[in-house]
Order: sequence, then C-alpha cells, then structure tokens
Amino acid sequence: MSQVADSKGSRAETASAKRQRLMISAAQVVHQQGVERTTIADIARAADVPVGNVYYYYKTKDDLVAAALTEHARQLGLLTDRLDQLPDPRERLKGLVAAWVSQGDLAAQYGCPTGTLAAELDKRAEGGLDVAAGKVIRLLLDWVERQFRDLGQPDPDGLALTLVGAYQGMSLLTNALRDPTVMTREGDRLIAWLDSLPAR
Amino acid sequence: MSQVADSKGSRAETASAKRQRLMISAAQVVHQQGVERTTIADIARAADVPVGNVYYYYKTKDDLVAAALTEHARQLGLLTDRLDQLPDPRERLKGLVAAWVSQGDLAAQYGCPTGTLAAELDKRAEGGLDVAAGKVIRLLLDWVERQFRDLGQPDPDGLALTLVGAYQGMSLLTNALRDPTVMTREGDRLIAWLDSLPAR
Amino acid sequence: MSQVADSKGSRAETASAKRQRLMISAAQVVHQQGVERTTIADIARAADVPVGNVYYYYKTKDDLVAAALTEHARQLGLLTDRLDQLPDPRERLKGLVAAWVSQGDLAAQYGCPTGTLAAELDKRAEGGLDVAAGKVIRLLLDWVERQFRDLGQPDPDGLALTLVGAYQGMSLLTNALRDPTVMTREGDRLIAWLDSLPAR
Amino acid sequence: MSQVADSKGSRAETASAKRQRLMISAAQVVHQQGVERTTIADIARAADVPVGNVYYYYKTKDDLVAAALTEHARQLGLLTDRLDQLPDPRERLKGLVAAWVSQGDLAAQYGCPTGTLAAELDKRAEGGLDVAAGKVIRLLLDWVERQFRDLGQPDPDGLALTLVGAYQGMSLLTNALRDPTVMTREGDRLIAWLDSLPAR
DNA sequence: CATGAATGAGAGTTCATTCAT
DNA sequence: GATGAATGAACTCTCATTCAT
Repeated sequence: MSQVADSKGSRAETASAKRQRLMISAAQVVHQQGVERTTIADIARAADVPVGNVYYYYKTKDDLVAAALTEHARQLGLLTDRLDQLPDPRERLKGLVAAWVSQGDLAAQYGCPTGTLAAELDKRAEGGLDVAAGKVIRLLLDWVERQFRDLGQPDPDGLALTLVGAYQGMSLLTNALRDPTVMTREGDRLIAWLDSLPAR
Repeated sequence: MSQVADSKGSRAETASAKRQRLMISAAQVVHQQGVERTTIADIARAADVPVGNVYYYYKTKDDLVAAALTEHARQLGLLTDRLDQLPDPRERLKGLVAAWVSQGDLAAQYGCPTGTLAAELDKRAEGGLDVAAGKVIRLLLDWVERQFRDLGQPDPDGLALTLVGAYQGMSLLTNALRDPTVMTREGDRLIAWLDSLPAR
Repeated sequence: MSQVADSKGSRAETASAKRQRLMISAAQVVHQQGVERTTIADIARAADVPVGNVYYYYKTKDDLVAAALTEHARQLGLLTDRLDQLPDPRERLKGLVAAWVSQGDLAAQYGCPTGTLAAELDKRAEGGLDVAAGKVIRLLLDWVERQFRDLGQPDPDGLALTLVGAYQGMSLLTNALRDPTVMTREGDRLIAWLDSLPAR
Repeated sequence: MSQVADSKGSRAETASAKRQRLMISAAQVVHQQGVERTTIADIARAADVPVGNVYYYYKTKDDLVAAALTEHARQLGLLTDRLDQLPDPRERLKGLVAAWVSQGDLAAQYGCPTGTLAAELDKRAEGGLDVAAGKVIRLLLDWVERQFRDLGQPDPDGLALTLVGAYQGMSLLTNALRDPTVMTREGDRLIAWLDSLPAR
C-alpha cells in the first residue's frame, strides 16, 4: 500500500498534501492579515502553490476561509485532546488558560485566531461563514462547559461563557493596547479564579 | 434669531455640519460593515454627500476611519459624562454595564464599535490607525479605573482590564453565537460582581 | 485719477494686480512642474489667490498657460531691451549667451522655460497653445537674427537657428545629465564662436 | 518548422511577445502624447491588450515609462550598431546626422523621443525615472564621443555635447516652429561641420 | 491535474470647472 | 467681485475568478 503511495508521491505529491498546505496557510495568513486584506495570491505563496492551482482545491475565497476555520477547529481539538489526558477537570481548565497565555506571542500580535475571524465574518450577511465561525467557538464553549460540569459546578454553561469571554476580551485588549502583559495579568487572575472554585 | 439662522440654513448648511454628518455616517457604516468592506461611496451615500465631495472634508479613507474613531470616543465621552452625574462610583460602573446591555440590539449585531474596529485595524501596521484605536479603548479603561479607585479598590488598573475585557468578550460572543442572551446573562453576572465588591 | 485708483486700491487691490500675480505664478510653477503636473490650486496658492477666484481672471487652465507664455515673452523682452543698449551686435549676442549661462541655476534645474513649455505643448493638438509657444520662440529667433544681420553675416536666419538651437540643446542636456557644467562649457564655446565670426 | 511555430502561435503568443508589444507601444504613444497625457488605456489599446492585463506585465505606469526608455535605448543601439559597420568614424557621425534628418517626419512632429521624455521626466523628483532618461542620453553621448576620439579630435567629450546638443536643439525648434525644414537645414550645417574637422 | 496568463468589475483618489452666496 | 464648497468624469491600480494549454 505504501508502495503505491510512494510511486505516486515520489514525483507528484498527493493532492491532499496540497490541500492541507493551503488550509494551514490560509489559517495562518488570514490570522495575521485578516480576511479582507488577504489575497488568494498571499495564501498561494505561503503554501507554495501556483495561484492558478488553488482553485482546483478550493472553488472560492470563501471556501478557503472556511478551510481556515476548519484548521482552527482542528488545532483546538488537538489542544483539548491533550488536556483531556489530565485527570482533574480543574487542571484541564487551568491548562487551557496556560495554553492561551503561552501562545501569547502570536495571539498578542494578532489576537485569538477564531475570535478575530468571527468578528470579521460577522460583518457580512452572505455566505454563512459567520455561522461557521460561531460553530468553532461553540466547540470551545462546549468543551469548557463539560469541564465545569465535571467539576460539579452549577451553571456550567454560564461559567463557560465567562471564561471564554474573558479570553476573547483579554486577547483583544492585549492587541489594542499593544501590551503583552495584559495577557499574563489576566491569565493569572483566571488561574486564581479557577483555583478558588469549590470542588464538586 | 432662529429665523435668521433658518434663512441661512434653509439652503446652505454649515460646512462643519457636512463634516459631522460624514463622521457620524463613517462611524455607523464602518461599525456595521467593517473597514475593508466599507467603500467611500457607502459612507457618502449614508451621509447624503456626493462621492467626489467627500474628499473635500477627508483627504483619504483612513482619515474617515480616524474620524469614525473620534466619533466613537465622543459618544463614549457623552456616556461617561452622564454617568459621572451619579454620586456613587459603584453605581457609575453598574450604569456602564447597564448601558452596554441596553445597547444590546446594535452591539449584538455588530459588536462593540471600538473593539471590532481595533481588532480590524490591528491587522495593519501602516497608518497608525491601530494606535488610535487603542487610545479610544484606553479612554474607557482610564475612566473605569478611576471609578474602581474611587471605590477604594486595590489594583484598580487590573479591575478595569477585567471589566472592559469582559465587555469585549461578551460582545464578541454575542455576535459569534448570534445569541443576544449572552449579553444579558453576562451583564447580570457583572452587576452581581460589582455589587459583591466591598466598599472602601 | 490716481486718487480714484488709490481709493480703490487702498483696501481692495486692483484687479490687474491679481491678474499679474497669477500670470507670474503660472509662469514660475509651470516652469518648475510642467503643465500637466501643475494644478490650478498650485498656481492659486503661489499667487495667494483663492482657488475659486482664479476663474475670474482666467476662464480655463489653458488661459493660464497662455498667460505663462506671455509672461515668458515679457521677460524675454526685458532682456533684449537691456541688451539693445549695447552698441555692438556681437556684444549683444554675447550678452545673451552670458545671460543664459548666468541664469544657470534655475535653467539647469528646470530647463529653458519656453523650450520645455513648447516641447510639452507640442504634444497636444487642441487649443492652439503649441502655436503660441512657437511664437515666443520666434520672438527670440527674430531678435537674434537681427543681430546677425547687423553684424553683416550671411544667412542670419540660419545662424539664429544655430544659436538658439544650441541654447535649447544645452539646456536640455544640462537637465537630463543633471550636470550644470554642461551649461558653462557650451556657453564658453558659443562665446568663442561668436568672437570668431568675421565682422561685416 | 515554421508550421509548428505557427500552430503554436496561432492562438497563444509567447508571453514575452506581449511584454514587448506593450514596451513598443509605450514608447510610441508616450513619444506622441507625452507621459502625463498618456493613459494606461492608451497604451493597452495600441498594444491590443486588455487594460487589466497590462498590470500583469508592468506593475505601475512608471514601469511602463521605464520600458519605453529601454525601448528607445534599444533602438539607439540598433542604429549605432549599424553605423559601427562603417569604417570611418567621420562617416559614422555623418550617418548619425543623416539618420536624424531622415527620421524627420516623426521627430519633426513629436521631437526627439529621448529628449522630450527626459525634459518631461526632469520635472519630477520621485521615482528616479529622470535619472534613467539621462542614462539613455548618456549612451548616445558616449558613442558620439568615441567617434570623435577615433577621429583623433581633441576634447571629444565637448564635441559630443555640441553635436548631441545641436540635435536636441534642432528637434525642439523643428517642433516648436512646426517647420520641418529646420531639421534639414541644421542637418546640412552639421554635416558640413563634420566634414570641416581635420582628420587625426 | 497543473499553470501562467487573461479578464473585468470596482475601489480610491485627483482635479478642472462650476455654483451659491 | 470674492470665496468656500460642490461636482462628476477620468485615471491608476487591485484582485477574485476563469481560461487555454
């Protein structure tokens, strides 16, 4: 089986490889430049794919943006999978906050990838991309809510909103103020808050 | 006296009136559509000004965006001036939250005007508009910090970040999830939090 | 009569003063920037006349360019009048060359005012300004030809072409090469040439 | 062989062919209309290329002007290469003058392509196109200087300035006066002058 | 499948000219 | 006459999308 794959892959690369490279590049470039300021050519260049070839994998620019959202969801899944290894839900949530803060460099410069994308996509009615962005955020909310529920907290739904909202807010402020310490200060506060919650 | 004013105003309007109309329209349209998806023609139409004439008042599109920021700062100033009438700083802060929630309709649809603008402008280095957006947010932060200080709270700076961050976060989530109740639920939580703070 | 003029001029300036200022400014600014890159606003600013007021004196931009040509003709007249004081036609011609070279600073930076203007206006068929530019150059040619005739030279017409052509050529080269010494070197050569011509 | 070429060329043409067509058209149209009065659409039409496609080959209008300069330099090179076949440097110079005069039709209507271009570009500081124009003129000067040196003349540099300056001057006068005979008359004079120079 | 090239619909901006007081 | 403001046509440039090989 691998022989067949190799025989194909030795010269031409698999189609899915290009698709994936485009998806990852779309996620990165759109995160840094925003949807409107990103051209197809930007993404093509970042993915090292000829411009004319992009359309083979993604019919429209919106398809590429949707792919960027999918990629963000995938990366979120990787993170939560890793955190799910931890036995204690409180530790999982603290791990999430720690991850946010540690990613600080990029997030401090360009904000939360999903959040800024959602904010930009919300400003357009057509295409339904706004809804897609909401779904990714919902994934995060659901996971967080599950942890609060496991912790035995009342109103896990509301707590999830609070925690994720705090993350979005501190990301935005870090950016707007161009002050990375906002991220760490608010991160510490969230950790302390999580610690202060009674068990069960 | 007003007759004289009217007789003048019936045909021609003061130059600053048009400037102001453009500024307000810029603030509104940019809030709803975002900077990149807003054309000069959009703003001109909203202000009922011929496209070519816009440039008499604002040399570039960026100038118009800066004007939109100024307008948001002005509206923030109106709000805080009104709240400053209240004797108790805690009531002022609760009034702020109430204002946020009550504005819900618009904010729920398009997010916090300054916050979403800041997020979009952060993605471009040139022009310094990103810094300008930060300054408007700083105005809000400073006012909030002052209230916490008047309340005798320790770390008023940090508390301001938390409150404003929560506002930005809940605005974004309200939008992304297309769920206006997020705004009210989080608003209630913030009110309760403010009430729970010890005096002095 | 002068009283009336004064009574008018004491507060408001005479209309012709503004006209003249516009004419002079047009000549200067057009010399430096070229016709196409000069806006009415540029000339108005240089003449310290409100933009809207320019059209009182000059109905179109072309009228202003025509005025610039007239101004150049006037300045040429001043020069030749001065040179006409000299008794010897050879000295008059040498004085002309000396004047060209001494004006070097400006001409080296922007070329011969009339020549560059003629070159630019030649590229458009409409308006007849090209012909007007030719007439100014013809004024110079005629004066030079008269000197050669007074000198008793055969073919004074051809000699005039040669001398004026040399001036235009050296102005252009000085500019194109950004080398002011071209002007002085060629000027010296022309002086020597004039000296070498036999009298009568 | 040509059949194969034709079968390829019948539909698609080589990319460089379009580039070249644009370059040649730019040179022609700019020569006739001047830089400022030439629009990208003018050049596109002359080259039979859709407007939007021009930018695939030349990023800006200035790039197109630069290409026009290059084209003029190329045509100058073709001319001097041809003249270089002649054994006698004096004949080469006379051939150059003859070429100038014979081109008279076009040059009489629009002036020396490089000279008028240089004059127009000199009026703008930005972009460095002015310097580029100077370089093309320098090419001509250098070639002429070489001929004078081969002729054993003292000060070949100065003689080159004189000859090329005379060419620029007579081109300009021919235009300004709308009198093609200026070209021929001055051309004859230059030929006579070259003949009068002592050998060695 | 791959790819350079093509296309055309706007977008921002400038500016000569005109208007209204 | 004087003046700030108004107007609209034109221009340069961008870019998502499609085409032809």
